[in-house]
Amino acid sequence: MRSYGLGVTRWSIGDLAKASGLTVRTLYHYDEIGLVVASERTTSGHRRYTPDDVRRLYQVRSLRQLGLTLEEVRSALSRSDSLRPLFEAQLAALNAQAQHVEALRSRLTALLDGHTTESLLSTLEMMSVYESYFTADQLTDLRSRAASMGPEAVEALKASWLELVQQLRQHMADGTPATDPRVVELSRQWDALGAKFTGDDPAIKAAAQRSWEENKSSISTQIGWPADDGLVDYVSQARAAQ
Amino acid sequence: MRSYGLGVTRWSIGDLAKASGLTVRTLYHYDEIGLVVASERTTSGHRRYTPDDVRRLYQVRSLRQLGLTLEEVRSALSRSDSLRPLFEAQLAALNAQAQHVEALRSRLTALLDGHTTESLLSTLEMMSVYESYFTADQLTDLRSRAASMGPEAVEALKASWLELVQQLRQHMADGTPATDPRVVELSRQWDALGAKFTGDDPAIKAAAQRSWEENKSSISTQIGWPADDGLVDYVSQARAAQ
DNA sequence: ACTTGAACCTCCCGCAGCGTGAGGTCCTAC
DNA sequence: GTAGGACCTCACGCTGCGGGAGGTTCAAGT
Repeated sequence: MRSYGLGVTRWSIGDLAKASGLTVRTLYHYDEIGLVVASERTTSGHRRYTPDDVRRLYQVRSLRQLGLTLEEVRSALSRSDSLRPLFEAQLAALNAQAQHVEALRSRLTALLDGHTTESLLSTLEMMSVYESYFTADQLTDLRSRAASMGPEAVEALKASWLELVQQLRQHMADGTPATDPRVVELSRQWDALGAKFTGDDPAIKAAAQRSWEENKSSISTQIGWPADDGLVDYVSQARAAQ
Repeated sequence: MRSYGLGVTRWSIGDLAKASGLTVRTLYHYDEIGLVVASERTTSGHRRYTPDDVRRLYQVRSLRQLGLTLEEVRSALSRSDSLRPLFEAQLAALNAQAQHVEALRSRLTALLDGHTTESLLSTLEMMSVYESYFTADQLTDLRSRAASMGPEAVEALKASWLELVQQLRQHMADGTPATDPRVVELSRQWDALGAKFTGDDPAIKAAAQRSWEENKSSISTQIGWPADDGLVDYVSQARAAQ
C-alpha cells in the first residue's frame, strides 16, 4: 500500500493479496475475467488498486464465502435489486448438496458396518448389476444362493437380467405405455427371473415380496440410484396392468 | 446386445449405455482413459463389450456412486487387497464435506434471518472488510454510526484499517514474535482504531469489549474466515505483551 | 552509478469428467 | 439405391484457479 498525499491511496497486487488472504494468481484471474479490475496502472504496467477496487474485492470475497460461483457473484454485484432471492436459491442448493452428501454417507456406513472386508466389492457389484431392485438383506441371501448355483448359471442369469433391463429402458425411452402388452410380458419375465434369484423357499419369497413393496420407493435413494430413473415404477405399472 | 450362439454375448456401446443408464460419451471416456475398455472390436472398428467388460463397468458404476473419483476407482479395482481403508478414507472425506456444507448453510440462514433485504450486501461487506473482528450485533451499530460519520471519514478509517491488517499479516508471515515492540504498537493502533469505530458511548464500548472476549474464538468459524488465519490471536498476544 | 533480489508482467499448460458438436463411416431396412 | 440411425475419431468447452517459463521493473544496498 502506498499513499500519495491527500488521502490518495493505491494498492499493489501483492500487498492486496496479503491483506485479503487471497493469492496474487487469484487477483490476476479476477482481473482477467473482469470481476475485480485494477482501475489504474502505473506507466510500466503494474496494477494499482483504488479504494473502490478494494471494496469490490472484499464484496466478492464475502459472496464467495457463501459458496457462490464467480458468475453468481458477478450478477449479484451487477444488479442492484435485492439479494434475498439469490441467497435463498443458494440455500436451497446447499440443502440439496447436504442431502446428497448425507445419502452417500449413510450408504458407506451401512456398507462398512454390514459386511466383511472381502465381500465389499462383490456386494457392490451385485447391488449394481441387479440394479438396486433388492434390499441389502436380500442381497445377502442372494450371495449365498449364487455360491451354490455355480458361476456359469449366475452369468447366464445376469445376461438375461441385463437384456430385460435394456429392453425395458428402451420402451421407456420410446414412450411405450406401461400397459402395452409387450411391456407387460417383460414385467412378467422380470418377476419370473426375480423368482429364480430368490429361489423357491416360500419364506424368502414372502420376505422378498414384502420388502419389495415396502421399500420400492426408498430403494433408489438408499442405493443411490437416481430417483428420476423410473424403471421400478414402470415395471410396477406394467405388473398392475397384467 | 447380440448373441452369437452358445452363450457368446457381446454388447454394442449404445445398448450398454441404455442398460447401464450412463451415456455413450461416458463409455467413450472410460475407454479413452483405460478404465473400462471394450475387449473386442468388429472389423469396422465398432466396440464390442464382453460380459467381463460389462461386469467391470458395473463395478465402476457402483464405486462411482460412493463418490469416488475415477482414479480412486481405478486403483480400487487394480489392487486386490481390502477396500476397507479406501472406503473409510472416503467416509472421512464425506464427513469433512458435510461439515463444510453445514457451515455455509448456517451462515446463510443466519444472514437471512437477521437482516433486512437491503442490508444484506452492506452487512457482508462490513463483515469482510473489517475482517470479522466484530459480531453481527456490533456491525448493526457500526452501520448506523457510519451513516452519521459521512462516507469520506468512513473511507479514511477503512484505509487505515486495511493498512493495519496488511502490516500485521506481514509480520505474521515474517515470523515476527507478537511481543515485538513494533507488533505491540500496531496492536495498540488496532485497538485505537476499533475505539473510533465503536465510538465513545461507554455502553457500546463495554458491549464490544465483552463480546470480543466471548467470541474471539468462534468468530472465525461464524463468519467463515479460515480458522488457521491466526491474526486475531496474534493481536491478542501482542495486546497481552503490552 | 551499479547491482541484485524481490515483485511484477504476460502467455500458456494443466486438473476432473465428461457435454457437445463436426465431419465422416457403417449398418439395416425399405 | 438410399435414408436414417448408430457408430467412429478429433477437439474445444466448462470451473477456478495453480504453477511455470521467460521477461521487465522496482527498491535497497554498495
